[in-house]
Amino acid sequence: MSSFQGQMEEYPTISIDRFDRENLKARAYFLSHCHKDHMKGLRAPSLKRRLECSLKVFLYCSPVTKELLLTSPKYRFWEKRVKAIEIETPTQIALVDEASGEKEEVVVTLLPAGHCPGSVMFLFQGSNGTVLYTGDFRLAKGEASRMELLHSGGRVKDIQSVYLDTTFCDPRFYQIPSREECLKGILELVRSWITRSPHHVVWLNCKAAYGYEYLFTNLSEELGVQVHVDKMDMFRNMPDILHHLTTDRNTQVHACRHPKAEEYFQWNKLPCGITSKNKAMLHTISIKPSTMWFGERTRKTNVIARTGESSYRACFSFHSSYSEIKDFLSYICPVNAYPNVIPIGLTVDKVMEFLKPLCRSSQSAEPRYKPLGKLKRTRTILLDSVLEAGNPRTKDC
DNA sequence: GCGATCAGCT
DNA sequence: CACAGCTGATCGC
Repeated sequence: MSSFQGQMEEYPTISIDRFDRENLKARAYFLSHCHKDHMKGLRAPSLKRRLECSLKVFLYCSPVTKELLLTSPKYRFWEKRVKAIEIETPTQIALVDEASGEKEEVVVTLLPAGHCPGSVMFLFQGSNGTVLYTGDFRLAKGEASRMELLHSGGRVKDIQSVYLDTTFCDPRFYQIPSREECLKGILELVRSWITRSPHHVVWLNCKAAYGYEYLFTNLSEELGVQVHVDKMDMFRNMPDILHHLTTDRNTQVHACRHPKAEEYFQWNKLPCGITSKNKAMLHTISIKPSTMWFGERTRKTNVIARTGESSYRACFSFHSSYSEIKDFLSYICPVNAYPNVIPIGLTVDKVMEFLKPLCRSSQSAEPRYKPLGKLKRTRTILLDSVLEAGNPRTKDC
């Protein structure tokens, strides 16, 4: 759960993913993805009033997030005030104070965050330096190094601060099986069940949130079976998702939901209400996607766990693991990193302790003693930083 | 009637 | 296995 309060030190006149309290005064709003815990205040009467009298205030987000947001009637009043920004397209935005006329320009770039459809990170460049707000993200090891717009002149940009998704920033969550491993595990479980007979069906027990779509599309693609869902109008303009979904209950893979779904399932009933096909009872298993993690040295076990006669848990994560966070942040090597989330059982100070060694300042002072094996590399590091004109970044990052 | 908050549940 | 959000109770306007 994000505890980011909406504002960044460097650019306090913009608000991201929070729309209450201090954020009511923002000159521009940003939404990283369409999850409710990042939309606090976004439909409150106070912000609605602000919008009516401040006609130059806009909400910026990705095209997909705009589509998902405006599909909900509760947020449709934003229609004339949302500006979609293309992914990976640096875009200049004027931050104007409507009372004083004071103006500041920033360039924002949206980078894919891999959290849910439309989810992005925001890279801001302006007079107070370059900062990165990650929103919620899941990026595999090495993905930051493959993002062109994080780079300039062949090296990573000089980033002052990163506002980071630290959901799993705890060595306890050292590794989480990759998206591909998890997908393959679920795919083979579903395949092994539904190929037994046309009466064998699977219920994917997913939460009410965006983020499972790539699971549905991959299963559908691989198995040639559309996934039953309750609603799909939000995807009406996203054919790559839409074509893999159906509201026709006559399919072997279901991701429909109902408040009493667990109770239904015990009575061999799917959330959409069906129990049989052509008068023959269905044979049903449930698969609950949930996060599974492993310590640095603990043996990785199966990405599928059987939890009952007909029930399974399957590994699935919307967020980067500790090692993925380390890889990301140490590659960016900012001056500062601030946690957007405090994992349960940890404190702000503890999370900062984990982030500090991955940032720049901690690398500048050479330790008094170094293992002999590292001495040679130190020389090349010093040379690198001399060659990096005007950039005080130290290259152990 | 609506919103904010919290407990409980998943 | 810990994310995200729903439901329902309660309180205040």
